[in-house]
Amino acid sequence: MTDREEGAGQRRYHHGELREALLAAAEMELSEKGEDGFSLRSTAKRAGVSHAAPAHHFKDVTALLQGLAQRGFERLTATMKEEQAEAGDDAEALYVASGVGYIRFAAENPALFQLMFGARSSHDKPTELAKAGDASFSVLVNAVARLRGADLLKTEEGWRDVAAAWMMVHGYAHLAIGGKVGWLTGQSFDRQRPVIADLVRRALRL
Amino acid sequence: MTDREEGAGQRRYHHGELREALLAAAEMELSEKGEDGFSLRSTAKRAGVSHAAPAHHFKDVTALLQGLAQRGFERLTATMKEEQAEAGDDAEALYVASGVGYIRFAAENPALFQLMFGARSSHDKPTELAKAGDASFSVLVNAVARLRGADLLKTEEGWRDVAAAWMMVHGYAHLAIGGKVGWLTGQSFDRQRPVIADLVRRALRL
DNA sequence: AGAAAAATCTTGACACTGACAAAATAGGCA
DNA sequence: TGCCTATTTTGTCAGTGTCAAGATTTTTCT
Repeated sequence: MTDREEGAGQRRYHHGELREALLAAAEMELSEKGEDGFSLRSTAKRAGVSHAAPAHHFKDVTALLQGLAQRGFERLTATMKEEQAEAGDDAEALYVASGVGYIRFAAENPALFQLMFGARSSHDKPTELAKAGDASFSVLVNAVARLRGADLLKTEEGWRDVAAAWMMVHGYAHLAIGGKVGWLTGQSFDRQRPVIADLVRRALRL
Repeated sequence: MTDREEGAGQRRYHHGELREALLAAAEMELSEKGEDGFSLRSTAKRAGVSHAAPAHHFKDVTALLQGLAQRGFERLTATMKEEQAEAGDDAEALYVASGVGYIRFAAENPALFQLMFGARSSHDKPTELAKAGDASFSVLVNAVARLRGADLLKTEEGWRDVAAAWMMVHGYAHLAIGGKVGWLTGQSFDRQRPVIADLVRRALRL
């Protein structure tokens, strides 16, 4: 079966990578039409299959969107680490970079970000989605821990620090997506960076 | 025509306050079934009219939800002012109370809050909705202005202060609704108050 | 008052959606 | 080879939002 697995991607869809293709198509549909206006059928059509094909890979449209949200968290984690990598070794710079990455991801993937924190993804069991979300959270926690001590999450104060940091970046991200802070987000992202740095520092009173 | 306007609420087939009745029914539908699962037809049924009746009062389902969001902002404003009224005269206490009110409203009306900041309500023209949103924003701005000076919004620093405050409370509210901070929101709201106060103060480095 | 006009509500239709069942197709394995 | 299972298609169903047309009530005009 290791045959032409690199062929010119023709229509041999029967045994293919439909699951991946569906997720890719779904993300395009999502960013083009938003969460309202998203349609399972038109996602299937974009992937080149019939309207009932997705059922064998995702039991629901909700399951498909949760799969998308999971990948979103994975990419959010990657974006935060990417910013960290360009920030050097200073603990405070690493912390700021985490927040900048969080916000940059949201700005670059607004519809996906809204999906990740929307009603369809909320308070669920220990799914893959929850794990991916925890992984993103950990990036922030670790950055704060480098500033405040490794046993950060042992104390109420520590939880409060992490919560403050998360809430600040999340508030920025969500309000920016909603167009509520146009005086800020009208600028290019690089011009927002110093402002974000200031705001993120406030969360820990730095 | 001032006849039996107080009758036992029977089916007199024009019924005069359909717009209000639809908004009330829509809010119940929203909080019971969430934004997904919300249906114009079942809202109409709950209000006791046919499926096409709402069209004369709201051109769209979007228009209906925007009307609901507008009322949400009005009540958000009221909740913030309510908390302020119980906070006395101290400027810092007033500021904290604004944030507490913001978060309490979100906790008490999660689905409505998500609607107010969701995609359907975003970046629109100078509608009634936008005005109601600005009014809520002004409560926060005024509270910050009492701490930082009346010409707050003349300076970049001032905008940054307001943004920081808004982002912090908004982040709290949104993450709490999403069930992401269960260690906090598992408590009764009165037990959250001191934590909220701390977090809100951080935004202004108080 | 009575008739004309406007506003409101109902019925009916249309295209679209998500989900399900049954048939068709392809691949893996004996 | 031939069965078996996984995958995909076709067909169907109830439910949705919106539009058009008809029915009914309220308002306005003379």
